[in-house]
This record gives sequence, C-alpha cells and structure tokens, in this order.
Amino acid sequence: MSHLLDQLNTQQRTAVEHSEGPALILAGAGSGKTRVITYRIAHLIGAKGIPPESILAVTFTNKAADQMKERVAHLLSDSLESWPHISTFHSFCVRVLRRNIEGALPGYTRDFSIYDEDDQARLVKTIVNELGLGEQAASPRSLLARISYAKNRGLAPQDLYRQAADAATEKLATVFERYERKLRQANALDFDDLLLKTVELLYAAKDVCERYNQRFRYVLVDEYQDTSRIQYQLIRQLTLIHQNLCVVGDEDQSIYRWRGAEIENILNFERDYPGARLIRLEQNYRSTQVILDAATAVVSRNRARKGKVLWTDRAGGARVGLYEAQSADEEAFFIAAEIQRTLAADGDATIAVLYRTNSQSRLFEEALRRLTIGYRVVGGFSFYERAEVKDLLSYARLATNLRDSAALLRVINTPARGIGDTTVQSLQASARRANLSLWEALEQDLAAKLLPARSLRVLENFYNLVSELAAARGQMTMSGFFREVLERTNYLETLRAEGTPEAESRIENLQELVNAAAEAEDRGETLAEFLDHAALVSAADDFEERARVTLMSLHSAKGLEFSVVFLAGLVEGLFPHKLSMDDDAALEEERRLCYVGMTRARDRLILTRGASRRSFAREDYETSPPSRFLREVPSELIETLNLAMTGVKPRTTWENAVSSRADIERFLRERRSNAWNPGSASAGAGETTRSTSRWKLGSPVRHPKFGLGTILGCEGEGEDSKLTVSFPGYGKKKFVEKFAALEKI
DNA sequence: CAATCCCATTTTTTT
DNA sequence: AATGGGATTG
Repeated sequence: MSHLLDQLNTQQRTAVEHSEGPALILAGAGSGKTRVITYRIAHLIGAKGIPPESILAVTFTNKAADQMKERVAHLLSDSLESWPHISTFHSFCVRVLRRNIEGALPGYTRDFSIYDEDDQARLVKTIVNELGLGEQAASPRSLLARISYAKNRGLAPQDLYRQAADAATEKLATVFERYERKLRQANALDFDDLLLKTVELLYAAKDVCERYNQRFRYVLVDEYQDTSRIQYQLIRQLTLIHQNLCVVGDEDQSIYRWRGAEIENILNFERDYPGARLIRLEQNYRSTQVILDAATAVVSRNRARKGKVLWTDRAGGARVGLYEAQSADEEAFFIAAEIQRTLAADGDATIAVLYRTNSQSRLFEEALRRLTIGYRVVGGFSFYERAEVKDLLSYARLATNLRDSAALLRVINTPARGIGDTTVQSLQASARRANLSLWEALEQDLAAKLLPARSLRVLENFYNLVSELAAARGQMTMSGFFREVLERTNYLETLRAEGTPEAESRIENLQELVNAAAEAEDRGETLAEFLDHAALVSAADDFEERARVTLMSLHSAKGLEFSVVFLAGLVEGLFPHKLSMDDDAALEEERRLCYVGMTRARDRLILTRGASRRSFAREDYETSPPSRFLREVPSELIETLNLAMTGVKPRTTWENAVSSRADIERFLRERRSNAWNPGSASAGAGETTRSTSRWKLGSPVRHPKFGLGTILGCEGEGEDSKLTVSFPGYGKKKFVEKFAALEKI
C-alpha cells in the first residue's frame, strides 16, 4: 500500500495519511482532488485496516460517485468482502428513508414516491389554480424555485409566514404550505425533501442517528463548497460522535449558490469542527501556466474569495485562442472545423465544447454532424425524461404507491381512454374536499356513484386496471411487469396504430426501458430500486465510453478535464447570463463558472463568441456585445484566431487551423440550402426537392411517409418556405420545403 | 364531454 | 421545435 503514497506530493500525502479527526482540504482546480479522495479511502482500508463498510463518501452527482467507486476498486485490486459506501447525497438519503421513514414521519410508508421536477411544477400549478391566484401570483416556475430555495435552507412554510414582509411572500407561504400537504397526501417526497426529511429524521430519532454514526466512522464529502445548509446539517448529524470528517472543496468553484449552496460552510469549517486539520493543494497538474494565468486573472476579479496561489510546472503553453464570429452559426462552424483538424493532428486529444445553457448545443451538433464528427451531448433531454418513458414509469410508480397523485394524473388518460378534463377536474375537486389523494378520492367517488354513468364506467375500468397492476407487481419479474403494463394499457397498440416515425421511436424507447429493467433485475435490483434510480439519475450522468468530442453545459463540466476546451457563447446576456447580471453575487458566481470552464483545459483553451444569434426559433436575430469575461483575460495571453478576417497569413499549425472566410461563407450558404438533409442520402437524387419549383395550392404531392397529399398553404419563398399539406388519414402536416422530401406529381 | 386544432410561449445552471 | 392552454368541433 505504501507505493500509493509515492505517487503523491507532500500536501496530497498529508491529506491521504490523515485519518482521525476533522480535515478540510482546499483543493484548487486540477490539484488532484479526486486522486486524494480515492487514495485516502484506499489508504484507510489497505493501510489502516479500517473496515470498508464503515466509510461513507458523498458526492453531488452520480457521475462523480461512479468515478470514485471505479477508482477505489482499481486501487484495491483484491476483492473486498465489503465496500465503502460511495453515493450521492440524494441516493444516500433515499436509502436511509426507505429503511427508517415508517413511524418516524407520520403518513409516509417505505413505498413513498419521488416527485421529479415535472411533478413538482404541475403540483404548484394546480395549487395556484385552486387558490385562484391566477394572475396575481408569480409564475408557478418561480414559486417552485422559491419553495425549493426555502427548503434547501431548512425553512418551513411557518417560517416564511413569520418573516413575511409583503403580500407576495405571504402568498408564497400559502402555496408552500399546501404544496407540502399534497406531498404528504401523495406519500411523496420531492428532491429537496429527500435531504430535508432525512435530517429531520436524524434529529428526531436519536437511536437511528446514533446507529448511522457508529456505522460510518469515516465520512468524506466532495465539492464541499456546494453544500447547502441542509446538507451541512446532514453531515453534521452523521459525524456527531466520531468527527472523522474529511471535506474537499474550492471556494472558487462554487457554482450552485442559486440552488441554496452556502459558501460559509467551507469558510466556517474550522469553527464548526474545532481542531480541524487544514490542507491546501495548490499544485495544478492539469493545465499549462498560460491557461492557469488566464483563468486566475478572471476569477481574481471576484471580491468574495480567500485567494490562493495555484502553480504548475507546465510553464508556458499555447496562448488562449480567441475567435470572434459574426454569428452563432459561424462560431459553431469554426469550432467544428477546428475540432476536425485537432482530431486529425492528435489521435489522443479529448475535446469539449462548453456552453452556458443547454439549448446552445443545437448549433454545435449541427455543425459537427455536417463534418461527420462523432460527438456526445451530456445533459439536455435524457432518456428518462421522454414522455413515453415517464408514462410507463408512472404506471409503475402508481402501482407501487397508489397515493402517488402525480403519477395518476399522468396516466389516467394515457393512452386516451375517455377520461377527459371535466372528469379529472371533478375528481380533483372531491379529493380536495375530502383531503384525500386522487386514488382515495377515486375509490370514494366510485362507491358514491354520483358521477354521470359514462364517467363512472371509464373510471371504474381505470380503477380495476391499476388495482390489477398493483396486485401483479409482486407476482412477476420487473421486465415482465413492464410488459404487462404495456399490454394491459394498450399502450404499444395505440402507438403502433399511429404508424408515424415518432411513434416508432417511442416504441423503441419503451423497448429500451424494458431492457434496462431486465438488466437491473439481473443485477438483483428490485422495482423500487429501479424507480429510485430512474428518479435520481440525471441527464448528465449517462457517462458512456469517452467520446472524443463532448458537448455539455459548464455546470456539468465541473470535475472533468479535456486536452482541448472550447468555451463558447461568450457574449453578454448569455454568459454572464442576463438573469444574473443585475446582482453582484450572482455575477461573481458566473465568473466562477467561467473559471471552472477555463480550468477544464489541459493544453489548449479557445474562447469563442458569435455576435448575433436567433432567439427562440424566430426569424429575427439579436446581437450581443462580447462578454465582459473576455476583457478580463490579459491580452498578452490571448491569440486572436480571426486571421482570415484580418488578412494576416497563418503561421503556426494552430493558426493554420483557422477556417478561411470562404469556408465559412460556403458553410452558411449550404446550411441554408438542403445539402444537409437526413433523409436525402437514401432517398436518391431524383426524389429530393427541386428547390426551384413553385408549389401551387391544391396540387397533389407525395411524401415518403404519408403518401399522397394536397397542398393547402405555402408561406414564404423558395426553399425556406413552409408548406401545409393535408394527407388523408394523417391530417394536416407542416413542412419546411428544404427538409421535406416532397415530390410533385 | 372528449378529441382536435390553433396559437402563444418558451430557455439558466441540477439532484 | 415543442409544449401547454384555450377555443372549436364532433
């Protein structure tokens, strides 16, 4: 085991060898933080003989947890009898709650559901409607954000009432209170509750708290700068007895203030845990000096920081590239072309394109596809967020926890079975009157028979269906159960009947879900565990084989590194985001985010911006000035890449890589033409749209999927025009001419 | 009373 | 582009 220590510098070794008592490790970007944590775990087990199961390591993301598990397993090559518990805050809490919630929290059973963001939003919306707050209240979205923020700080509705200074806060408190009540009725917890209720439970049930204290004698927390008050309290309760708490963090990388993270947690650590050992990791092993200097220059504009000196022995390095494009399209093409050259020149390069908002990925995807460069996108829409997947999961949730009203609402008329809005409304009304979950209200209404006969009939069918599914749940395998649901609900059949390509892909997704369930089963997971996993796995966690090119948001990039990083969209309003520009603290967080992005790069960092971009999918472009962060990078560290524009001849290979203006113009031209048409490759030249043709209203056309149709309308000119075509059996469809393989007859 | 059609709105970051 | 709400139709 001692050979492990040889691979570490002095500070790292101190951190790894520290075992008893509290420790705070201030780890700058790229200072080998993950290495220290994993080596420390390995060291505790291998050298100190600590039983693995008495170690708890907590992270924020599943990605980080998986990575940590993998690396610990790698270090401890001999198979262990037990394993350290490495998980996210949320999954850890789910485990604790499933085991201890009954009796400890009135009204809850171990089968509680986890409400996702969608469920939460709907819930808030119905509450706003119930209270008749329509126009006068803030949007459900922002109400939910404020509720979540309050929960993350451990505030209850009563606390809000008490400090309510204005009518708006009072309304918020009212909504909040009702929101909580509905969650209880539904035997459901939202994401914040998972933490909150666990903390409540640990405070209330001393014996449970002590048990976990004894079980986990060593606790590690990653990304401590991003912990909220509740997470702080959780950790505090878990370490009351032994105080063997080791936290790792970097205040310059705190980027979750908006979600309730309190930077004070890291700043006050030494006060909260007297005698804490403080260890600073200041040697950066990742980036070149140039990149480090550039990033440091930006973040040092912040007032709220302790300040630290990061150094590297990778002196010099390529200057930070800067490409300033006219438009976001051009920016995307530049990046794609640059990536192509980088990949050709260096077979080992790993490349990331980082951006502020997920919606920005689209342009980059398009540009990369055109150059047939493989990539993967982290974040955005994930598998588990697809409607059909959620539908099927909702059936499973409902069958597991009949009180789960969010799941019930989702599936009560999916697929359509004649239970419409009015019927659902009346059900909701009676649930509200009797203070019941929707399922209980349904039972009650069916017994009372006060509804129109037709409603009673369809509701009874639904009731029987779900009851049978609930009974079947325990009788069969997980995948078998999912298949049963698809069968009994006619879900697949309904999709098949649609016959559209969209329906086909939905069917495939459902198939994939059934397969995932079967795999989980092989691993010994129960349906409940599978549902937990689906609820807690985020889009950013699908960490597949490392692709050469990765697109992701700056937030998801935290903790990762790449040899080449493109930091895109550096324009005011986007980055810093316009919603953060009025508030100093928020602006400083944007700056830290910029720092996080820049320090992901090992060898080469390229900053880009496109002056104009289309907002939403509308026609008009909006123009934004360069991001202030660009000005904050010292100009001597920057190399401008817009050479073609200025007419200067390229000199180095990197400069050579710059696309010529002609390239870019050709790209933009082609983009507007139908050169990129997913269907055209197989369709053959003769069938594709002739862009010169004029479409006459009423004339017949043929579509490869929908068959014969009639043109009903045509907006705009040339290949960009939108056509409305009616197809017998399919209804009216709208096409953009250049993308639709419409054939004139 | 439910299904369908049309229009307005949407996008900050995540467990 | 996609979703949800509101109006219209069947």
